[in-house]
Amino acid sequence: MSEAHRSGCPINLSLEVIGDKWSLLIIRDIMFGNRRHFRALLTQSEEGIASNILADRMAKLTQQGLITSAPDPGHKQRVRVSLTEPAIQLVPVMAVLGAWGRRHLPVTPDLAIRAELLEEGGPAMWEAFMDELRELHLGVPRPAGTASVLEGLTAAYLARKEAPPG
Amino acid sequence: MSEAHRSGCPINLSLEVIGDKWSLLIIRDIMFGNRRHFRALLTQSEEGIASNILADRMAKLTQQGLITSAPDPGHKQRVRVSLTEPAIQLVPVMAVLGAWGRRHLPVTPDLAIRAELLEEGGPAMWEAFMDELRELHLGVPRPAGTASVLEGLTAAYLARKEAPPG
DNA sequence: AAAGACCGCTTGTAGTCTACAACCGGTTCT
DNA sequence: AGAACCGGTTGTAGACTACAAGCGGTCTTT
Repeated sequence: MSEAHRSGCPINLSLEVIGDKWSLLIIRDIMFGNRRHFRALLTQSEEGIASNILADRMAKLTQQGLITSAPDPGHKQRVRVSLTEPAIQLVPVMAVLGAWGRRHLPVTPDLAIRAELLEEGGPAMWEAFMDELRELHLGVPRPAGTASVLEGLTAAYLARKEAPPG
Repeated sequence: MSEAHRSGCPINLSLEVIGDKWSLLIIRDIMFGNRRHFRALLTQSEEGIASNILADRMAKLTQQGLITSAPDPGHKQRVRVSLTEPAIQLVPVMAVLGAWGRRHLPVTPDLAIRAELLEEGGPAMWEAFMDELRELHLGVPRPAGTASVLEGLTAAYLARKEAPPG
């Protein structure tokens, strides 16, 4: 079940965890889209992931300690997935990778707005976002009086989707 | 030959380019190890890439505009590969991904030193490193009087490999 | 209480990608 | 002249991916 690592290089080990075409997209949807169960991830995915791939990746991400699952109170068969602290710390990776893609690849404007805001916001915004994710996924209350980064990102996305900037 | 993109999301597009287990390692070896031709990448790879995979990835990276090839003057059959500007701008991705791996995965100390120094150095060091890469790969002279980041990283790696810190 | 939608998956099938080893003609080094 | 090196290619087997269909059970709607 467990294979030996190809090397102890940090970049290689990171790629062994998230070096495929789907894992990071699943984390992205949980993180930015607040999709918290299987069906939401399956049907609301921009890219259209297949159910067996999603099941496989969720199992691997669970085994690698990036997500956890718990029964959803009030809905017996629904399972609620949460990000773990290591997954939450992928926020800077998302920000930097999104910034790179936005600069060099044919992104669509509405989907790029989140990357744009995250890049502009810099590490301070990333930290605030991570605190918010810790509240949503780990139950750790965040400092009072701070605005919601997630709501800001989502509002900007919806606004641009409705009325693209001139 | 060219397929449609799954979506215009920056993260998805980035994954379509470097979302596999080998592409980023090849760029890493060119970038940090200064491997400039096929055989060097093949035989000096920490992870042991297969020749057909390396050939395939180099073709794809070339087609995606991340590397270029030119005949090596003075060695008729040797081909010299260079990073392009988009690939050089992957330095922050390498830094952030390496930092994440170092924090959460079982890295080996000697291979982790580069990630450690890059994280400590922050964006200022990344920019200096990128200038250095522009000199090595694009022929753009870098500001005089600046120390070589690459030499610093390599020296630190070799030092730790010889005599691990107590 | 019955009907239908929704829940997290699993199965089957076909196609693509990956890994490993052997090998190629030509070039360079000793 | 012989050996090592150059950038790859070929063959084969196995793993992974994509797509569609379907499973028993649960919840919502009527």
